[in-house]
Parts: sequence; structure tokens; C-alpha cells
Amino acid sequence: MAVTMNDVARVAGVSLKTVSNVINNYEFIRPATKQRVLDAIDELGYEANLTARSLRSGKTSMIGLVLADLSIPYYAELASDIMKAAWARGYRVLVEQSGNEPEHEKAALQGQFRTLTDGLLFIPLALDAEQIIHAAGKKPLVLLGEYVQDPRLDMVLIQNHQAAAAVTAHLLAGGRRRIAVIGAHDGDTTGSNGLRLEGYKAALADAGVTYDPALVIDCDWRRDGGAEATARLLDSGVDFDAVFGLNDALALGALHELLVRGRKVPEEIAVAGFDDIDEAKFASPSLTTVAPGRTEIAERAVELLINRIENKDAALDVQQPEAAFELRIRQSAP
Amino acid sequence: MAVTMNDVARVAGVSLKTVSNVINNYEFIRPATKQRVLDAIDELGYEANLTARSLRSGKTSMIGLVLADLSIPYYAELASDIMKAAWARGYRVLVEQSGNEPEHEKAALQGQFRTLTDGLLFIPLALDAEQIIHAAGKKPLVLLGEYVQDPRLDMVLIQNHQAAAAVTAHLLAGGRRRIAVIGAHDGDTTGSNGLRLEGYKAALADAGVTYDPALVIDCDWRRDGGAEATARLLDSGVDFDAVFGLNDALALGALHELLVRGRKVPEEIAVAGFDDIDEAKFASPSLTTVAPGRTEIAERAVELLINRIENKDAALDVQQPEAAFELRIRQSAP
DNA sequence: CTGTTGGCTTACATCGTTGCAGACCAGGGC
DNA sequence: GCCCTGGTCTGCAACGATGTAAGCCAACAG
Repeated sequence: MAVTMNDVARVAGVSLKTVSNVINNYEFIRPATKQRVLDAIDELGYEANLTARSLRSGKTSMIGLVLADLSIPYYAELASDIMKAAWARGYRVLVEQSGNEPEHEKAALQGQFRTLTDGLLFIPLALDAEQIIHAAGKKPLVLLGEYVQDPRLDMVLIQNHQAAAAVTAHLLAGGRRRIAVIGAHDGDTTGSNGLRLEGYKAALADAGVTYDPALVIDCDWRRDGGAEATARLLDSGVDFDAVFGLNDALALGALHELLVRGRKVPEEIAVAGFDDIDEAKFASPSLTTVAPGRTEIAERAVELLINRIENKDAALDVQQPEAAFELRIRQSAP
Repeated sequence: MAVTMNDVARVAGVSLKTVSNVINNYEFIRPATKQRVLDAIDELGYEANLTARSLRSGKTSMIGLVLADLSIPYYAELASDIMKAAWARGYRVLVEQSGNEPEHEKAALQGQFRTLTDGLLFIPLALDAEQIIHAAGKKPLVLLGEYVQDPRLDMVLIQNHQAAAAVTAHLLAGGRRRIAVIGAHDGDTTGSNGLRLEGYKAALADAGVTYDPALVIDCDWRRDGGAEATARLLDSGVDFDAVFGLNDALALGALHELLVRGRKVPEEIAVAGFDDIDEAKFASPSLTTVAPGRTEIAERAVELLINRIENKDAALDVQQPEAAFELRIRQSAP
């Protein structure tokens, strides 16, 4: 069916192995021979079969990326950055959507498709460190941004705590004292939601403002979750003068609901988010948020993973760099 | 390194082929033998090497997806749907970003990575039919949604013309007469931009409204393109009472710019888009747009492609179904 | 008792590529 | 003239799985 090295060899009048040598830029080939082979490749439109090459070499040059769902803007933007970073280093990315369900996450970590990849980038949402270590095989694994502290796992971290504290401090500096938090509940201390909530609490404490659990509302981390949570908050009659959405989707949902209900943003109620997705800049009013260093995270995670893949022997220490974050002050909370 | 069938065979005390037979559910295996093999698999944690399987079977169970960039919400949402549809049929998706550049598109069509896929879904942006046919190999190919008419290519189409006409008609019905179009220029007749522009013109003609090329502004199909084009329009002093963004990102960019400049939407200027991305519903004001049947497109495209892959013999006629669209009337153009 | 059938298992070749070892040849040093 | 060196090319085995064909054994018919 497809053209193979054998066909090329026959046409060029050389051995199969010489064709292989030409393709792999083996040094000692007479220019004339090389040219004949290249002509034959051209003539037949030969293309190397990557499957066979992978089998022989034991490398697929693909990395897996497990995330909740590409329809969530932050993940889509992160995936785009990761694919570019990987591509630049000669790797392709195979995306797997976990749908944020523990079963799917586990399946993605163990699944057969791992045999198609040289390593895995994983944005854990439902599994904890123990489960991850247990489920993951022996191939290199780097966790991304969101989650759990464990000294055995490589990961590239978002400064969840500090960045959330910075956002909260900014709201406090603007004179807000009753800051609602959307996307967590009082007990959380781990995970992005927990860490961000802790940052919020720390900033309150720093400013001498009392923490009120009634201002913390949990919901799905999506636009409609944020809208619905805000509706609940408004209906409950709790007094508040700012909303901190633990990600931008939540904040944008909240913003939408507030405007629908006729509340003035930021005059009456300030809104801030977390992630700085592209959309934040173009919302009306534009959304104050924190950029967690998405591109840097993508770059460093890909680089770290590929280093692991290519130097398996050099057992570097576990790496857990943190990306720099940056507050983006816009109209919704000036 | 990794556990192979051979290891399993040794542990179970059977031949390699028997292990293969167990894995492939071959009918005639004594239950006791089967159990011994399964136990060995469990004990060793064996997992089939998909690379080897692919080489032997000539099937990779992966399909390629070429699109501009995942950071564009419409593509991200479409990709998510496609991955789910493919997954449900036992296929994985390998995404390739073309960045909307002809060179990258061509490379993606021809590239070596095609040998890793059984077929390709392609959202063409820069290439025309002739180039696509020339660049594409012999593997199944289905075009998605956006583009060129050609009787030789399978594709699942958006009703660009009709849907754009419907949006325009809706704006006209609301009393608007000077409807600016963002994302095309006067000469376009092919491609999504051209077809949507044609739909716009047709609706104008139906309503007896004169077409004015001064109202058509070209720019990048992104939020900032839409904002910048709107700024140009406002600065030019041309009179208009509505903006039709040829996709939602453009419309949202326009909406943002209009609000920044203090124009009232929809009182002064109505805004409508195209795509119904998730964000449209949560904009303020929420965005009137047209849903092009994204999920249906994903489903049908995947199904068609997989049919092609699995029945190569049954040379079905070329298929070019059109997805149903639906107008979503919201606040920005009630 | 022999031949046949059918359940169960195995050996071998094969997919397309690359690593390894060696063949072959020309030129240079002895 | 012979050996050695190094440039150039080739053959064979191997990566890990599956298809094909055949082998083996028990049971059953003749």
C-alpha cells in the first residue's frame, strides 16, 4: 500500500539500509548515492512510517496532556501554549479530557494510551498525590499548576496562595471590606480552591478584617456556576461589596449576574477573578484579575518533562518551580 | 524495560501467541489457560504496546485534527466535541495547530504526523480546494464547516450564507438600516467570511436596503481585531446603527470598544455575532448570535471520517451534509 | 484399531524501521 | 606485494505485536 524504504531502495538501486542511512544523515555516503536516494524518495513520495520508527526506537515523540475539558478557556489557552512549546522541541501533544471525574483521570493516567507517549503532563483535579503516584506508571510525569504539594512529584506551580492574597489585598486597598468568594467552601485548604481561599484569608488577616464564612460560596468552576452562585448570594440577603471569583469564568459569570440584577460594577460591587484568560480583557467592564504566568508554566513544564524523558539516567532532584504571577487591574475593580 | 507479551507467556507457562489470543478474545481457549494468562498479566502489570500493534495492524486508531489555534474559543469548543465523539468510537485525536498560516496548513496536511493517524479532520482557512487536494495524501479526509465548495471533498458544512442572512434579517427587522460588517472586505465571496458577507448582502437585497461597501471592514478574526476595526469605523465618521461581527470574537471585541467609547448597546447600536460560543451568553449585554450546530458538526464529521476509514472499499459518494443553525436572540440585538 | 473431527495451542513469518557487525574497495606505509 | 586504515555500503537481527498454518490430543465413528 504505502511506499516503504524497500521501494525507495529498489528504485535507487541501493540497499534498504542505505536509504535508512541517508534519511538519518549518516556521515559516510557518497554524494552521488545520496542524491540517487533523495531522487527516488521524491519520485515515489516516500514518507517514513513513524509507527515503525517508534517501535524500533522505543520513542514516540509524543507527550500526553490530561486536563478537564478544552471548552474551558483557561485550559484551552494553556493547551495551546503547551502544544507550541512541545512542537518547538520536536514533540507532539496527545490531549485527553478527564471531564474532571476521578475515574476518567485515573484511566487517563494508566490507560493504554500512555504507551503512545514518552511522558505525561497532568493537571490533576480530583486525584490526590497518593492516588496519582499509585496510578501513574514509570514514565516521566509532570504536574501542572493547580494542586497538591508532594515532595515526590515534579510539578510547575501557580502561586495560588500569594496571587489570591494579592487580589484580595487589592480589593481591600480599594476600600472593600465585605468580599465574597465564589468557588470554594469554608473547609477547603488544598487544591487550587483551597489554596486560593487560604490566600484570601491571609490577606484579610493582614488587613485586620474579620473572615466571614457566610461570604464563601461553592459551585462549579464555570460561568454558569458563577452566575448561579451570585444569584444565591444576592437572594440570601448577605451584605457584600466585592466578589472574588476563584477563576475568571466564575468572575465573569458573577459579573453577568450582577449586571442583570442591576448592580453597578465597580461602583456598588467590585469584581475580580483569577487566570487572566483572553476574555477578561474584553469583558464590560473589563475584569481585574491575576495572570498566573500561563505561558511560563507551559514552557517550563514542557521543558522539565522533556528533560526527564531524554535524561532518564541523570536523576535530577524533584523540581517544583513556581511561575511568577502578575496582577492585572482593570475596570471591574480599579 | 517494559513488560511484553513474552514475559507474560513465560510466567503463565504458555506460548506468546496464546497470550495474544487471550487478549484478543479468541474463542477457543480453555478457561483454565485463560485464567492463568490473565493472572500473569495482572501480576506483571502488562499493557499492550500500541505502537507495535499499530505497526502490525496498519491502524493507529488516531485521527488528526488541524485547526488554527486552540486559544480561539470556537475551535477549542469544537475540538472538545470532536474529541468526545472520537473517543466514544474508540479513536483518539491528535491536534495540530496551523496558526492560520498557509505554510503550516500545508505542512500539517502532508506532514509525517499523518502516518500516525488513520484520517484527518481539517478546518481549512488559508488553502483552497486545489491546494488541499494536492497536498493531502490518500488517507481519508473530511473538511469541517468553514469553507470552500468542491465536489470532490467530503465535508460537513456550516450554513454560512443562510445563517448570516438570518442574523442580518433579524437586525433589519429590528429597524436597523446601516449595518456594519466586521471581518470581511468587499470582494470576498468564498471562505466563511465571503459566504457570510454574501448572506448579509442577500438579506439586505431582500429588504430593499442598499449595500454600502464603506460599512464593511476587514481585520483579524479575534477579539482585538474586532475592537480595533470598530475603533476605525467610529473614527472614520461613517454612520451606522448596528454591527455584525462575522464571528463572536469579533462581535465581542466590537461590543467592548463600543461600550468603552460610551455608545449604548443596543439602544444606539445593536451588535450581533456568529458561532454562539459559551462566552456570548455571559457577555454584558449578552450577545445575539447564531449557533451553527457545533455539536452536530463534530458528531457528523467524526462519524463520516470513521466510516471512510473503516469501509475503504465501499466507495460511498462524496458527502457534504449541512448542519442546522439556530438564531440566538439576546440583549445586544433584541 | 484406525481415521477423522474439532478444541486448543504453538511456531514462524511479518509489519517498516534502525543498530550492529562486517564486507568491500582504494590508497598509503612498510 | 601485503597489511592496515578508513570511507562506503550491505545483511541480519530486533523492536512487540498479530495472521497463518499447522501440530497435538481427546473423543468419536467406522
